[in-house]
Amino acid sequence: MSPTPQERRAARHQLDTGASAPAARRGPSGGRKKPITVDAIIGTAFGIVASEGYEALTMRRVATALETGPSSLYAHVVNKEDLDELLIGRLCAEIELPEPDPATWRRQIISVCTQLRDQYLRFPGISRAAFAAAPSNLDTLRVAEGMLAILLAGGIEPQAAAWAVDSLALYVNAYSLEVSLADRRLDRKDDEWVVSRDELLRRFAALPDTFPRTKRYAAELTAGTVDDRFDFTLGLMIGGLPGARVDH
Amino acid sequence: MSPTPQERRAARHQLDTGASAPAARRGPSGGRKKPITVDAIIGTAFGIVASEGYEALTMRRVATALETGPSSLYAHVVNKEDLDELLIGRLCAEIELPEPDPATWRRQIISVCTQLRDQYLRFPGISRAAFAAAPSNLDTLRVAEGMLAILLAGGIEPQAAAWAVDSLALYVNAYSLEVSLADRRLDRKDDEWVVSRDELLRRFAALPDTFPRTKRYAAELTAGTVDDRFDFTLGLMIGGLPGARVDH
DNA sequence: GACGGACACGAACACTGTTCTACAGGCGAT
DNA sequence: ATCGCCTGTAGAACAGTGTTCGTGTCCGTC
Repeated sequence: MSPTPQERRAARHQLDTGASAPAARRGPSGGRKKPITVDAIIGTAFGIVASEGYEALTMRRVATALETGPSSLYAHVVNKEDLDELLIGRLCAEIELPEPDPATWRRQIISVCTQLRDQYLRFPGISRAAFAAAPSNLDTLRVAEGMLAILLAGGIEPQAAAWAVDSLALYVNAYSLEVSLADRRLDRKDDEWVVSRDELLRRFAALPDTFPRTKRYAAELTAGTVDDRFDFTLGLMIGGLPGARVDH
Repeated sequence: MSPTPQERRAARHQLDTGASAPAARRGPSGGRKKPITVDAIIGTAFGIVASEGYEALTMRRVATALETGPSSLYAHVVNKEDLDELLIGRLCAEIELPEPDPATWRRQIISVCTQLRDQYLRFPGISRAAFAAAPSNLDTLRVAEGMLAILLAGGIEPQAAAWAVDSLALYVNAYSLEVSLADRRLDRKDDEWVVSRDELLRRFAALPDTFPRTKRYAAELTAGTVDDRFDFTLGLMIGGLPGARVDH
């Protein structure tokens, strides 16, 4: 049989929940034009998140987009949490992992992080789901393995490399979530609430004298694009790793 | 008059929304034992989060704890989002900011970050609210000012210091959220789903050969307490800052 | 042809944040 | 003292949410 959603999830986490007797897959119900599949669910879910943000991702929303009721989804997906995990998994599967090269390892690790960031930002707010994803998911584990390989090729000490993978992934998640939330705030037409750079500078200037450095360095605090800050922080975390080889 | 919740929020963000004529505070309705105040709301909200986690923080939950209906809260609080911001503000207000000392600036900045982490972890999941908090909140700005002051005292170049404050705060938030979520997963009695260190090691060992480094360095990947990883990452971010003075 | 199993689905439950409406009571002005 | 206002307190309701139950309906196999 086609495995139950629970079994699918267990497989994703490399858990064998006793032998499940597989049987022949039945054909789809004849009445429907398209049968509901996990892939179809994931696909429409991505569509919703891409166009309306993660907050709009609802079981009912997915169901009606598939022209059915909410309960129909639970035959293919354990949970909303499970759906989230599937999305993160699919997203991680898109990441290209380069063959570790000791000469260009810095560029390589930055490339992976940037890919992750771009994927997260393409689906605003989805990084919130990435936080909840268990570390045993095979797709996320694949990315972690790839990052670990690059760092090790760069000569980083194993312990530092292992922890750095975690830290980098966590930071990329957090960065993407923050940017997504900030963008969302901009969209909602709380017009006098939006914070453009000029507005922020003006507000910093208006602060009381209890904030001397913030006022003094308002330019620095608001300088740079969000991408600049991303690169800066990545450089910080990568630069300090013990054992790093120099690259050309 | 006592300002409307909207005005309170605006004041928190240093926004003057036109002159609001203050008037005498009316006494509370006689029938009630304790009148509902913003402080009372914040207090019970913290109590709920501390004992049951951020997910349990509900308008109705707060209201019933105050022996009233949900709508009564909206006279003191604009939103749930607003309540979240109030919690984060109160939490940041508890942070002790040392007088910047060029000799011990590293210890100082780590101390501030650790205080933040401990506050976040005392109220599991609340760091999720910290992500959404606008950067113009006065309480969070106070902490940022304090951190900036310490970094500048350490000789860090202003641009790097400004960006580093953001990065550090973001990482502390993310770290706290991740730990909170992991703890919550442990609590829910998905018994065969929990991931102790031994279980994680066993699962890494069972991975297919597509994950050679993960299997080889499973010990390193699972090594150390969560606090060890926190200190490690902070060290990474602080160590790489340009212009840093050496301390004894 | 009849059985069984997998799938789809409508209805319902227990929640959530938020708003509308009415109601109480103390203050200021008449 | 009496009137009205205005603030703070609530009850009820609305539009959502995730999830489950029971029923139906079709397919492939016996």
